[in-house]
Amino acid sequence: MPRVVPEYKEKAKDQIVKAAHEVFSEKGYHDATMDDIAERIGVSKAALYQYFESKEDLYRAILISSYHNMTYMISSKLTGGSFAECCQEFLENLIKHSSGVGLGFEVISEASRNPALAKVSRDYYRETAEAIEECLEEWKKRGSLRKDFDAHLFAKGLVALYDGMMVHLAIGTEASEVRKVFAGFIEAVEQGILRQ
Amino acid sequence: MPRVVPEYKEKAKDQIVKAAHEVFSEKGYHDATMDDIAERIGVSKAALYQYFESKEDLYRAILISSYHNMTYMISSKLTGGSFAECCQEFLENLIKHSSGVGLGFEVISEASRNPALAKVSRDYYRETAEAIEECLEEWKKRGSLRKDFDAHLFAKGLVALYDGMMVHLAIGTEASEVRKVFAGFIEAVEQGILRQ
Amino acid sequence: MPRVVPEYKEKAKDQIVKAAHEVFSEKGYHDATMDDIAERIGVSKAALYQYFESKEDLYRAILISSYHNMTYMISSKLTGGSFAECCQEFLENLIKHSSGVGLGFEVISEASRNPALAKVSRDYYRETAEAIEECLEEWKKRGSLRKDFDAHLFAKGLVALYDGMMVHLAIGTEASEVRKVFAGFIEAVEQGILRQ
Amino acid sequence: MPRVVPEYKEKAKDQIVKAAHEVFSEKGYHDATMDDIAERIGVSKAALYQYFESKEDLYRAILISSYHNMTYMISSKLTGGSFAECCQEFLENLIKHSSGVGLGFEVISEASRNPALAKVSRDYYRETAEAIEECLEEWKKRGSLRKDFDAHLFAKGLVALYDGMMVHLAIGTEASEVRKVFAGFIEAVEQGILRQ
DNA sequence: GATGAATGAGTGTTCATTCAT
DNA sequence: TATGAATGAACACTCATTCAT
Repeated sequence: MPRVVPEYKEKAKDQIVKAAHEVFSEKGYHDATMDDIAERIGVSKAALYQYFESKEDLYRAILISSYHNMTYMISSKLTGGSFAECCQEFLENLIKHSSGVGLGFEVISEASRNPALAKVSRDYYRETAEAIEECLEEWKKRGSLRKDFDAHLFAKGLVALYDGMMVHLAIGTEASEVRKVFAGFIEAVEQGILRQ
Repeated sequence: MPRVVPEYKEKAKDQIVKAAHEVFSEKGYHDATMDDIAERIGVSKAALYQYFESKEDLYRAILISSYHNMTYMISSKLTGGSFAECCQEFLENLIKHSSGVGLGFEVISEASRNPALAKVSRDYYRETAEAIEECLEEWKKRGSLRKDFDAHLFAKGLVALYDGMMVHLAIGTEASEVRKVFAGFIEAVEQGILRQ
Repeated sequence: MPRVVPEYKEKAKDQIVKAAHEVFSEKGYHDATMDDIAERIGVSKAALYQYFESKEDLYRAILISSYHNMTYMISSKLTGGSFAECCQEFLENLIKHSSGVGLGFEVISEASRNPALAKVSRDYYRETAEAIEECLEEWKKRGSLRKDFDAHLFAKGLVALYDGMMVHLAIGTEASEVRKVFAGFIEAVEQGILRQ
Repeated sequence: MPRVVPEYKEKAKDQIVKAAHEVFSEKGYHDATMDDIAERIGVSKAALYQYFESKEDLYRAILISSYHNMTYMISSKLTGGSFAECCQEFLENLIKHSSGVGLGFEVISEASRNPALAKVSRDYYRETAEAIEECLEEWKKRGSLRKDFDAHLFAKGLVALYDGMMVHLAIGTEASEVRKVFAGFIEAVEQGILRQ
């Protein structure tokens, strides 16, 4: 492919983003060096600066790409199945992509000090919650869920629950254990836990 | 206070840990310098090294102290009140200490690459979940909660939910919003969300 | 010279080694800083690290280069002339290069605590002594030296004597005085000092 | 012993000098810390400063003490026996005290950059050479050595030869090997090496 | 477009020395 | 006299970034 076409530039950028994602995941933002990333693609450090202005810029690109992937994954997966099945299927997706959790929490940590980053994250969370909310409403309509709980708040809570599961994965809890905990919790939620 | 008494050394260490906690929270581990920490207490950087072997050592001390504080807080707060009240009260405590969330997620991120750190975190999570589990069993016994759900798994799920709330706080979601989401979710859990 | 050719890298290394040799000689290993060395060539400290991994690495390179130079000098100078002339000529060479003696004895000192360094030094001494031994054998053959003394041991002793002369130079004894002492001693050796 | 008497101060100084000599010998001047020395005597670092103004001051004290010991040793040992015996006996003394050679050459190295230190060393060397010279004259008088060689120059050369032997010891040459080399060289000197 | 070389700014850590007790 | 605590001044080493080729 001729190097001059813009398509080439995009391909190159993607390749860098992919390598950078790996390296940042493995070492963390600060311990990963531009040299590490360049080396992974077999290219010189200076080459990276032809596509990204700075290390931070590259980092941002990774976030955006990650969020895109996530959003795509979510929207494509929240389809048929019961509430519990759907929840569990979504968890499986998280587990499958759990190699990048470290990076994710690093972003959260950074976001707590960086308002711009925090906003990006909030937007992503909102989108995700909205997608879930729609599903919930759908189920309500279909009659498989009660109508008298707040789907909006519940969707946000569900997102939080997933985040908590990611924390468990990040600190090395076995996937099987995570699955069990999640299933148990969801079951309780379905049943209600209060004595009736 | 005379500098010779051993008490002094402890006080000094505590003071450093406190200052370091602040600085690390504000800037993150990597961007916080030993100079920053020293400056905050008005001592020289070298003084820090009389109490801690390295930056990392100091960081570890902060974690341990944080976990101690948390554990103490948990055990002292899980007392009277209904399930929902208790949950909400606990959330209030998290919100009150939410200035340190960034630091917390940095640790999670680090733990995903550092098995030793991961173990420490898992141990802390287990302890927390156990404390909650005991409370749940207590409520079961008292009759305010159903007996047919798995308190062990549910406790762990609850911990995860709290982590998720912390994520929301970390990315700048308003405390009031977090309260609402949490309350809404817990209410749904109490009622059960399935159509019955 | 274009910076891309490999030759450039060699030249650059040589230049650094030369500058480092000077600086280490003037200030001693510990008091010489990487900044001192960099400044002498007019480059940044960081540039040095593109060619040498550490201060110690650079130091080793100097040693090797020094030993090479010495060995070359020795082998090329031990040619014609009588025994005494040859010895004296060799001394002249040492005097000519005596600006680096301080560095030399620093190495000896270090070698007394560092077995690896000691081995390197011993190897160098052995080579030197062997070169001298060959010369002695040559003179024996030619008939200008007696055949009944141990050329092997004598060569090693001669090396030691030269080291002793270096000590004199190091502590500031005038070169002229060193020459006289050496000449006097060699003369005595030639004659034998025992009453016969 | 009451601490106020000056004698106590002397004892304390001696103890420090001894410990410092050991530590400097083991680690070298720069790598030995005041803490190391203090720890060896079981005393606080600050205590050292009550007896010596600085690390350098302490170092100087060691030198002086070493030179005293050496001078004492020399003068007491150059007694009876033939020339060769005497030379060999002196060598034995050097070997016996060879643990401190590293320190010795460090001083030589330092002296090459420090005129004051160089002068101290030269004075010591002169004294030593003079002591040897006297012995040589004595032997001349007694008739065991020829009268027609320059005892003054020869004495200085002999000192240099001993220094060379120390170098061998410093770089880890076996004592037995050093003895052989020395003996071989001295024998050659006695006989003269020129064909006659 | 790509790279090897160069750098400036920074940072953790050490240590001789001082000082209050 | 002795010491634990404190510090200032260094210094080796790193790395994101720039630039000449």
